[in-house]
Amino acid sequence: MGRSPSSDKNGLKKGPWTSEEDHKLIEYIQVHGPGNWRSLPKNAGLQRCGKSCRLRWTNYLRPDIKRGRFSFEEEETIIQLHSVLGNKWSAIAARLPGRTDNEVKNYWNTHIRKRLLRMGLDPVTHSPRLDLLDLSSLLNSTQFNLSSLLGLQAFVNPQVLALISTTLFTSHTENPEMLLQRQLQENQFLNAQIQNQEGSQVLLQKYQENQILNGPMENPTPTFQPYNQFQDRTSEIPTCTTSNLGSYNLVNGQNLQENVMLPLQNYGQILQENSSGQNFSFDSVLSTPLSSSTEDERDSYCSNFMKFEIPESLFFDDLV
DNA sequence: AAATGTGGCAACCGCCTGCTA
DNA sequence: TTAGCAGGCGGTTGCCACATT
Repeated sequence: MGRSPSSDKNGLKKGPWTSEEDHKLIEYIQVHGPGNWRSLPKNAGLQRCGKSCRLRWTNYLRPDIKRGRFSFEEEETIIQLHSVLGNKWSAIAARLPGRTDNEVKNYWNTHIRKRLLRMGLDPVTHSPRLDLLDLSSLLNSTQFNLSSLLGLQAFVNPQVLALISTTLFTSHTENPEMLLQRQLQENQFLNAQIQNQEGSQVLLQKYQENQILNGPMENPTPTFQPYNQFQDRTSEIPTCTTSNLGSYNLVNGQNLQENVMLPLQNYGQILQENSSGQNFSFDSVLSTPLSSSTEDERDSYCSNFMKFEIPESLFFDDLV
């Protein structure tokens, strides 16, 4: 594993660590404790730079490191925290006991990122990849075609549709009140994404079906990049373990349910009140058990994650 | 069985921040 | 105020193991 043994210009060894080097490092730290990494290699009899020693210790040799495959709960925690924190691997790792930032980062890049992409989610924003949809033609049409928008409802999450419609509409008729309304809706949509990052698999599936039926869409252009509004809240999120996942506090003593699910439920209610009156339920989301294990099973579970009812008719005028 | 491709991950690199003199 | 240093962090590299052809 890693790189081939080599030395830098100062004669310090680079590349994979040998068991002998590991032993020296562990022995030294057991006696003197970690820290003062610059002088440590010399004192420990290692031909390594201090930085290399620190990385070896923090990423591999530390006794509290948990090795092995990430559990489903850990994976979900990483996804949730990443949706809030972004690529703050150390902050994410700090909330996963026994995991290092390097390990979390590697796991994200090799497993989770690909999974999100496969589900039609942007791994950076955790939002549905609307570039997969032919929204550019909608935006570029000189005469806004409502029927084409309604045609999309067959496979677009109502939240996405509502957000698109408000974005489109306010580009023509922006006023402070509507702007506020739009920002509120965007916040609610993003909150929903935190809870339902994987939900757009249904969206992607419908898109793929549409591709099969109608042929490939032309000029897929990124049209929507929601801003992650929860940056710099690292200190507000407590350590998350598998046992407290369901109720950890986010802000000011409010729990996840209040912060995420309430806006989400409100948004469902908005849709319900303004659409044809059909129910829009998140019950299935809340009641779905976390019991899958394999990657395919997880995908399957995630597809169920967003199986709430989509209103059969969605009135554009009422939405805005 | 050999060649080639791909995924996983340990380790490195370079930048940034905070501390201290 | 500023320069130097140590440590931390995120991005990237490159080797090994395994899968596929």
